[in-house]
Amino acid sequence: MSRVIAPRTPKGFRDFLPETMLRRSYALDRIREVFHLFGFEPIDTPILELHETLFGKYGEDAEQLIFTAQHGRSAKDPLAMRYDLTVPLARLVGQYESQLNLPFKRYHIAPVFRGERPQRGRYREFWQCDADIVGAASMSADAEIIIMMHEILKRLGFPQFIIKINHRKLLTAIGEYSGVPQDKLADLYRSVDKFDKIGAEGVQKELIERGIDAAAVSRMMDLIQSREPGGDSLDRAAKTIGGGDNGLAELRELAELLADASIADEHYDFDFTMVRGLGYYTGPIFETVISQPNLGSISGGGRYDNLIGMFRRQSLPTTGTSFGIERIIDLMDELDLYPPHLGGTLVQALVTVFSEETRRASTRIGGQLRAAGINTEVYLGRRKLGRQLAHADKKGIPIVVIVGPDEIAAGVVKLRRLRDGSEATVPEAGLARAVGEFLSNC
RNA sequence: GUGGAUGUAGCUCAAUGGCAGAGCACCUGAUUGUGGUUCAGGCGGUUGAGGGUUCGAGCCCCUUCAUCCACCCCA
Repeated sequence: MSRVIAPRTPKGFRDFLPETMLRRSYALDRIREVFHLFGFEPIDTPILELHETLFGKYGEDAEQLIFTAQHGRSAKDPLAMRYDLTVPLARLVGQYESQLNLPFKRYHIAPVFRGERPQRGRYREFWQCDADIVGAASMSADAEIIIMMHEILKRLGFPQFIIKINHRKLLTAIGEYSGVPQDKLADLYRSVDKFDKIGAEGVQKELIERGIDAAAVSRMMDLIQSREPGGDSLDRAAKTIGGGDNGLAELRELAELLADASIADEHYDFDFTMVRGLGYYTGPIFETVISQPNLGSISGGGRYDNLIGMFRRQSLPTTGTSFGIERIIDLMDELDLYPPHLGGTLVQALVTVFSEETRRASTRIGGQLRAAGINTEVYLGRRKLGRQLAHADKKGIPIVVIVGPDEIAAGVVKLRRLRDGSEATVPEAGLARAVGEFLSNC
C-alpha cells in the first residue's frame, strides 16, 4: 500500500469551504453591484504575466515578493504571477487601446499573489477588487472613485469608516519645506505612515534616529499634524508652505466635489500622515480606515498618471481604487455584518426520499421546486426520515418537504419548517407557492 | 528577512519525568414517518518530525518543519 500524502496547502494559500465562500460571495456581490452602479465594466487577465511586464514597476523591495513561474519545456519566456491588478490593467490598455473607449472605466475582481510571510488578514494569495478610470485627468474622476468607495463601505455595513486623502506632490512639498534631504525622503514617508500606530512622539523619535535634522523634523511635524475638518486643514497647510505645484489646489477641488456629492465630513479626512507604499502614484491618494477592530486599511488607491506610459508611447492619466477582500471579510466576521438569511447553506428546501419506490416522486417534486426558482436538494442517501431531517438541520436548510406513500397516494406533500417545527399539508399543484410563503417567514 | 510563542484524538484543550485523558464532533441504539434535548454504548493517538539525556520523555536538551503573534512591508 502506498502512503497517504499529507493533505495540505502551500504556506499562505487557503481553501474555502462552502460556509466561508457564501460570506465571501456576499461581500464581493455588494462590491460588484456598486461598480456596476457607477458604470464600471468587468475585465479579466491571466494570472501569469511575462516577467518583463511585472518587473520594474513596483520598486525593489516589492519585487522580491513576486512569485515567478516556469514550465520545463518552454522556459524561454520567464513568467511571473501578478502582484496586483493595476500593472495588468496598464498592459491591457497598451495592448487593446483601439478597442477601448476613453475614458475607460473597468473593474477587475481576481486573485493576486505576494510572497510575504502570512499573518492575520494577510496571505500569499488574496483577492483584490479594483476599479479604475483610464484617460481622465480631472479631479472629478478622483472624486467619483472616492464617492464610490464611500458607497461600497456603506453597503457592506461598516458603521464607522474614514477615507483618508493625501497627495503625492504634497508629501514631496512637505519634505522639501522642512529641509529633509532627498535621499531621506523614503525614510520620512515610512515613519510618517506609522503616525496612527506610534504617535507623534514615536514618529519624531524615529526620524531623528534615522539621521534627519531635529529642526526639520519639528517643522514638519507641526505641518502634518494640522488636522482640521474638511478643507480647513488645506487652508492651514497652504498658509505654511505657500502655493506652487504641491497638490493643495487639487485637493481643494476634490473637497468641493465631495461636498457637492453630500459625502459627510465624518467619512473623509485630508490626512497628511497617510502614505501609500507603491511607487507609481502621482496625484491624490486614498485609503480607508475602520478604526476598531484595527486590521489596517481595507482599501487604497490613487492617481498614477505615468504607469500606462510604460506600455504605450504616451501615458494616460489614470486614477482608481483597490479593495482587499481578505481584511474586509475578517472585519465583517468580527462585526457580524452579514444579513441573517446568510447561513451555512444556500439550499432552501430538502425533499426527503421515503424509500427507493418513492424516489421518482421526490425527484419530480424537487424538479417543480427548482422550476419555481427554489434552491432544492433531493436527498441522495438511503436513510430513514429522522436522519434526513437531521441532515437538513445540521446544514441549516430551512424547509423539509416530506414525500411519503401517504402523501403520494393523496396527491399532496407535507412541508416542515425546521426553525419552529410548524407543518402544512398542501396539494402538489400549490407546492411552490406554499414553500415560498414558508420561506418568507423564516 | 528579524524576534517571540505554540504544536497532544476531526475540533478545543488537560495530564509533578512514572498506566496518554476530558468536552465537543462522529457512529450505533433507546425511537421501522419527524431534526435540535436527553440517556446508554462505541470509534478515534507513532503526543508535528528526527536525534539526544534518563531505569523511564507528551514533559528536559538539540535539530527540523508547521502554525500564530510582533516587526519589516503591505490588501
